[in-house]
Amino acid sequence: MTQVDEAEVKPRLGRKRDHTRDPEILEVALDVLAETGYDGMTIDMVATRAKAGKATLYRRWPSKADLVLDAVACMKSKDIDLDALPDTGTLRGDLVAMVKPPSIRESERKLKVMAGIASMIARSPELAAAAQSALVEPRASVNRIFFRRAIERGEIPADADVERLCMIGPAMVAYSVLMLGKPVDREFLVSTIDKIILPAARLPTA
Amino acid sequence: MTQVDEAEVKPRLGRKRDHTRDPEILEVALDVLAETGYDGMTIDMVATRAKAGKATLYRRWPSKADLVLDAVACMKSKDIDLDALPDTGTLRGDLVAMVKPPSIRESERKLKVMAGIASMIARSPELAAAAQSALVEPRASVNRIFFRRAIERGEIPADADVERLCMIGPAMVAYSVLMLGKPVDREFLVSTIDKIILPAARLPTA
DNA sequence: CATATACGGAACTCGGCAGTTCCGGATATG
DNA sequence: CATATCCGGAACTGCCGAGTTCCGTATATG
Repeated sequence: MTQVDEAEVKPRLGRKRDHTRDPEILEVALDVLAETGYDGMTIDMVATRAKAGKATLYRRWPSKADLVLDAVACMKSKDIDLDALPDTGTLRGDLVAMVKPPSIRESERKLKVMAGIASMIARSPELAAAAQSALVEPRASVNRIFFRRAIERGEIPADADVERLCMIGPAMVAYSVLMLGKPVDREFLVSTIDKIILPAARLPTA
Repeated sequence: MTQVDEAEVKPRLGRKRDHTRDPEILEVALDVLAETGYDGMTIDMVATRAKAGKATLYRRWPSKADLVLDAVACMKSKDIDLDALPDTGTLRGDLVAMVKPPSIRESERKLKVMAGIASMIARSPELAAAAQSALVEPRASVNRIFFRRAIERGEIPADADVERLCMIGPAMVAYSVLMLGKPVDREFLVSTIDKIILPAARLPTA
């Protein structure tokens, strides 16, 4: 949903000279994108919902494709603060600590956006790159940190295939949501950690 | 869902009345779908490539959506013959035996089709159901058989979470291809089996 | 051979959306 | 208050693709 500060919804007071409203518009674009997909989304929808004029959007972005590209690229790291990662002392603790409702919701939104642009990714390297660095890389980075820590601790073998292990969580979530149409819940995520990720890391399920 | 026309009472003169070219057209539709996605695909493309008239397609399917739905539904089990599954005597053997170039190619085609319709799945339960039973269920069925056999053999614990285990392979492939844009090869698949699936099943890597 | 029938293909309508233009009004500044 | 600036919104253009119609032709059947 449009997560805009309710405080600013009131009649627009001062007109800003710069592009202050850009983030707001991009958020709306992502919402529409998640709901209708790229082709279903129209510039009018975005403009109307953002209470902006269509011309305003075109003053800022040369085309629909550019708007979407920008929106996807700006989705980066809204949900993850790399400096405030949990450090529980165990791999399982770290992984489970990431299973929080806000994180789950943000993940689902990302997946819906991904579904909305899926058909273009194969034909647009730019969009693919944006999606890669905004949607999949941040999550992988976090996991990489956890697994490296675990290796340093001696908790898992030093020759563990970190890249492969990093994929399991996101892959299972994406598959469940996009392919099976089944939204994930805390239980699914925790048992994925316990039944698959930790065994694959050769760690006994805690 | 290619339902045959009403039984004819009238004399059959002229050309064949059966829709003998349907499968051919549906195959072309799938190709175009995989290449361009649902919205990028036009009826003209399909007609031209199938050397058919656009009118012919509309004589057979009432709309583009129906054509695509039918095409996806008919994708069922082109690649897997449930009666000719390998039975190597070990779980690893069975799983690895499925890693064959034709199977990989068919998987990638299915994933491209999936990507092409991904944005509509959330809004079309019919299409979601078709994709489910034609694209994901067949593969899961095969895996289920392998894991059940392994349990019967006593190779893996009887309380193994078969449903979860079945997902790992497809999930990793889908994630790699759709999200990372990295086509999978035999090495990736085999090491996924050895490093993730078998450990998760509490089997030592063979 | 005669003919009913379906087919390929071309031409057409029609609606929707990307992108453009224009204008009245609100705003900030001096 | 004067004015330069930017915005929201509405009207407009042009294109493209879904769906329709029509016709010449191929073909199986009698």
